[in-house]
Amino acid sequence: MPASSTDPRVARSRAVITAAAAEHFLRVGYLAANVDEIAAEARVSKRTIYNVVGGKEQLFRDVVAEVLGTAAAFAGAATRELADTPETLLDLAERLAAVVHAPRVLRLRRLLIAEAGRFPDLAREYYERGPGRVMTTLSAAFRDYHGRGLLAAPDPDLAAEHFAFLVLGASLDRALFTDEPPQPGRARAGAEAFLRAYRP
Amino acid sequence: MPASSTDPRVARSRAVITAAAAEHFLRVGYLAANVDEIAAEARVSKRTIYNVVGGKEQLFRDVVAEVLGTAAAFAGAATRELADTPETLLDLAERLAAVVHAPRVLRLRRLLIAEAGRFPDLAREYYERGPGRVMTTLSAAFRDYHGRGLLAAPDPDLAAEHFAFLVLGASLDRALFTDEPPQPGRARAGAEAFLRAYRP
DNA sequence: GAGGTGCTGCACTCACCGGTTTACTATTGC
DNA sequence: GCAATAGTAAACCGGTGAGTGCAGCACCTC
Repeated sequence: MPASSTDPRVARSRAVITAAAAEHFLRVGYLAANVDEIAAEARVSKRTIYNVVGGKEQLFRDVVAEVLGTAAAFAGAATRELADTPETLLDLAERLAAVVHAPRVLRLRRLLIAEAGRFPDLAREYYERGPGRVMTTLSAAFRDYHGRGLLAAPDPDLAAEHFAFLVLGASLDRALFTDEPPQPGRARAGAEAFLRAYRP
Repeated sequence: MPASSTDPRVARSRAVITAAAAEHFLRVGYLAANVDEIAAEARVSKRTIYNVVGGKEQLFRDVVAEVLGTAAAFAGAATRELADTPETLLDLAERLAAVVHAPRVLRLRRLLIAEAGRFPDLAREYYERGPGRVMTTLSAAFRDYHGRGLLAAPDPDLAAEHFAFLVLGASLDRALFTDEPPQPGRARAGAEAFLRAYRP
C-alpha cells in the first residue's frame, strides 16, 4: 500500500532540501549552484532530490516561491499598518527600509535580476507580489489621505513611487552592487522630503 | 624582429572579439556565455582569443571596462550641463532618464548586479564611475544653488540622491526585472516633486 | 623579399555537472 | 510483521565548455 504523499520522510526531505538549496541559490546564482553540493549540505542523497523535487529547475522555482512568499508577507505587514495621519509615514519608512534591506530579500532581488533572462516569469511574479503590492497599498492609502485633505497627491500611484524611492532608492541601489549597509537616518530623511513635497 | 603590439592584425582582432563578447556577455551573463560562440560570431579562431586577450575572465573585464567607459562618458555629459537655474532640472531629468534607460546601460547594470559576487571589484568600479559620478556632480551643483539661495538643500548629497531616485528610481527598478519601457513623463514628474520639496 | 609573427582550424585534454542506475538499507502504514 | 516505499552511497553516462598543441597559410615589418 502506498505511503503516498503524507509520508513524513518526504516532508522532512523536502524541507531540508529546500533550505539547503535556498542557501546555495541565493549565494551563487542558478548556473553556479550545483546539485551535488546541495545534496551534500542537506545530508541527503542526490537521488532523493530527484525523487522529491524533480530536478534543478523545479528546485529553483520552489526556492524562489518559498523565499518570495515570506518576503512578501513581511513587506505586506510592514506596509499595511498605515494609520490615520501622514506623520506615521516616518515610521513606515524605517520599517520598509529594514524589510527591504534584509539580506535574504536583497539576495533574492539580485538573484531574480540575474536570472530575469532565464526565468522571466519568476522575475515578473516577484515584482508583482513584492514591490507591486507595496505600491498599491501605499497608493490606496495616499488616495485616502488626498480625499481627506491630508496630502496633496492627485496622482496617488506617482506619489507612492516617490515615497518608496525617496525612502530606499539610493540605499537599495547601492546595496545591489556593494553589500554596504544603508546609512542610518536616510529612510527617515526620505520620508521627510516626501512630506515637504506632498503636504497640502 | 617582433611585429610587437602595433601589428594591425592584433588591433583588429581585439576590436572584433571585444564587440562580439560584449554582445554575448550583456545578453546571457558571464557563466552562460561561451567562448566558442564568441569566437564564431567574431569570425575568429578560438585560439586567437586566447592569444590576444588571455581567457574568458580577462575578456569579461575588457568588455565591462569598454562599455562602462562609454556609458560613464554619456552620463557625465548629460549631468554636467547644469545651468544657472534649478528650472533646468526638468530637462536634466529627461536626459538622465534617457541615458540610464539605454539598453546597453541597463544590461550592464543587470550584468554587474548578477556578477557582483564573482567580480565585486567591477561592481564597485561601476558604481563609482557611473552613479557615483552623477551624484557628486549633482551634489556640487546643489551646493552651489543652496549657497545662492536658489534651493533649500543644506545636505546636497542627500538632495542629489533624492533628485536621482525621484526621477528614475521606479522606472529603473522595474526595468531591471521586466524590460518594460519607462512611462513617459515620469522623469519630469519626479523633477517637479523634487522642486516642490527643495524650493526655498 | 625574407624572416618572423599572427591567424586558422581542428583535434584533444580535462574537469565538471545534471541526471540515472544499481544494489542495498531503513521506515512506514496497515 | 510484512509488503511497499523512501532513502543511501557510489558508480556511471552523456554532454559541454574552458583552455592547449600544432601544422600550415597569410600577413606585417624591416
